[in-house]
Amino acid sequence: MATIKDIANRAGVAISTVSAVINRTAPTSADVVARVEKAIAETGYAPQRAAQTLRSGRSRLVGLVIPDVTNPHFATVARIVENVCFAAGYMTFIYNTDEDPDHEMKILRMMRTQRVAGLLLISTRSDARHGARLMAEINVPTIFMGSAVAGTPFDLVALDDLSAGRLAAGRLLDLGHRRIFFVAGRKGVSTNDERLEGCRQAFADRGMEFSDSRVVFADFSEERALVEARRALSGEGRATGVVSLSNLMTIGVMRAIRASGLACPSDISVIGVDDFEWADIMNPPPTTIAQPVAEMTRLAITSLLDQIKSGAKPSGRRLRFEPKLVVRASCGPCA
Amino acid sequence: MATIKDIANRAGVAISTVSAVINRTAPTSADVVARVEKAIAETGYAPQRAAQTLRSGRSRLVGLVIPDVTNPHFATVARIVENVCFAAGYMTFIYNTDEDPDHEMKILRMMRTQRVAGLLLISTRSDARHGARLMAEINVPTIFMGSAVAGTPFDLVALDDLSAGRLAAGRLLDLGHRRIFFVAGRKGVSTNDERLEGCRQAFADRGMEFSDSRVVFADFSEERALVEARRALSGEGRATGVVSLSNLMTIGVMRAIRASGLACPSDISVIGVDDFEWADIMNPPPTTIAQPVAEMTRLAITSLLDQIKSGAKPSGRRLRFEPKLVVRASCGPCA
DNA sequence: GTGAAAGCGCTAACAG
DNA sequence: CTGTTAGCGCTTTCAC
Repeated sequence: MATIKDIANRAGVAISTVSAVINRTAPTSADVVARVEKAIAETGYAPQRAAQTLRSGRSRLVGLVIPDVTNPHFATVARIVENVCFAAGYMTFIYNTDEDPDHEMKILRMMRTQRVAGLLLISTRSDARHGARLMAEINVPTIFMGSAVAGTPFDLVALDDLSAGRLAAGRLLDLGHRRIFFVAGRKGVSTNDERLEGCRQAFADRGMEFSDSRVVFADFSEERALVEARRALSGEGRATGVVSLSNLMTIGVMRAIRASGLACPSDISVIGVDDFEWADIMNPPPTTIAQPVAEMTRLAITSLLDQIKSGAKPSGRRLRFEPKLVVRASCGPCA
Repeated sequence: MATIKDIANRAGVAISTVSAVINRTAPTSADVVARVEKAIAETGYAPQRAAQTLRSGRSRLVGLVIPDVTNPHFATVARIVENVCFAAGYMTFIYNTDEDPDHEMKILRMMRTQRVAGLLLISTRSDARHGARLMAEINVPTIFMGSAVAGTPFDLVALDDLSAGRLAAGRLLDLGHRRIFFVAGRKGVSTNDERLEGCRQAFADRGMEFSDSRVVFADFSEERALVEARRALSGEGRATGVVSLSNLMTIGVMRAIRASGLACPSDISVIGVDDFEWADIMNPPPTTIAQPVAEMTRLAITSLLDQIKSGAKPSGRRLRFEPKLVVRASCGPCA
């Protein structure tokens, strides 16, 4: 591979001049620029990032840590982050935690090794102990997406999860459902806890009693949701409505309903937080609580790049976006 | 941030000893190892990759270039590559081309700047001109996935696309369909061309005539497939069966059918290449030609890592995997 | 404007 | 088994 020295020799200029041309970091004569660019084109020279990073102390790398890119919601996030970073001259490392805090820490360690300039983090837990582990590993500008983490100073960009839960449960209540079953994610993740609290509030708003015995935790997993929902859908006094607190779990619930031989919405209604790109070819098209993913992600990544550039301290702001009810066919009045 | 020098001072050893301990590159006494590890733990030291890369000339980075991670098929590929690379001590850069060759070249340029040790590439075109551009930009071990590129020496790991097309079209023919409509991807991509040729062969196998006028090209895009299919589904002599050559286009076709008010499979049958994770809650559950994605991806990435380690020349092998017909509800006998 | 030179943090060769 | 040292390719002063 050609080095900057080769380019300097070829163009008949000093190394520093080549650097100046490449980075537009100092004024250079048109003639010199032309000669340097010619040499670069002829040799196929590409500056070596490792050397730039080492010398300058800036990596032009951003880390995105998400639960699972196989989940369409996070895939969308990944695409937007990639695009915005690309436009800003940053490269992106995208890593999946699978909701495992230990793996999250390993990923953060790799990010640190790479000296990423900033992190966009959908963390696996929200408690202070996890926050402490995070603080021990993170020393760059960071923004949380989706879930908050206690004991950290970083900004949060997230859905108004309380409203989301309230909207979801409220919808079923308003349709006359009383025996409602909740497929939650995991205790100790703010996304889950707040959405669930929103469900409670929907009951309280209407002067009704919320029963914790109707809540199961499925770790945001489709498989676990399927298993839990199958159990809840059998036997006497089964639920007439199900609230699922995230998209994959909604899929699991829908599968469980099919497997149980029940008809949706005539036998049972389902509403899920998180919308689906292909809702109209699902059976039935699900009623959902949608979040403005693109808008949220764009805000998060541009804020992060701003913080990287400005070196500003995180303000600990919590930016919340309004969820929206999308009515489709999976919810009907209680029989 | 602490440096290797800080660790050496703290542990009371030479920096080369610290390096030896970290990389297990030379035998070290248990006592020294303990002291070094203590110092590392106390300072939270993480070696700086940029320096390691610069000095050693090895980046421990792999690039994965795919069309779009928002497509579940490629998201699955991404996860497997990430996992295998992680286990092997490599980090992964994942980038999306959106099927745009110019953007593909920009991505490859970035990969080169990063001095990735190897590339897994689902390229955007298969012609020799594109191959030449690729050869000018790539100077590391590379493996193609899915689509081949002429004029390149790299190995290919792919589906037997000819069989896939043959199976798909054959299925509809065997169900008695004669007016079959083909939603293809893009000419000049081997994935598309070979699947389409397979469709032709299915007709030839049965002594029937294949009509090119029944083929539309939708660039592997859901939107374009929707538009094209709507047109084909209206008017006299409309098709009784549709073959879609990739997953997103199958979605587009299914949407078009719903929008046209037709019933599937009673009015029209649909078969698509590529399977769906959530087929059983789709409406109707689609009959598809499935590929062994996980197996293919694992072979591709392990081969790549092998080539990186061994420095072996690419053999230009073309490893093909057998497609499998998955019968569901979207295909019925011709009325 | 352009050029010379120091040094980022690490690895690897080699001497002890 | 441990310590010294050169230098990877680049950026960044600082003279000129």
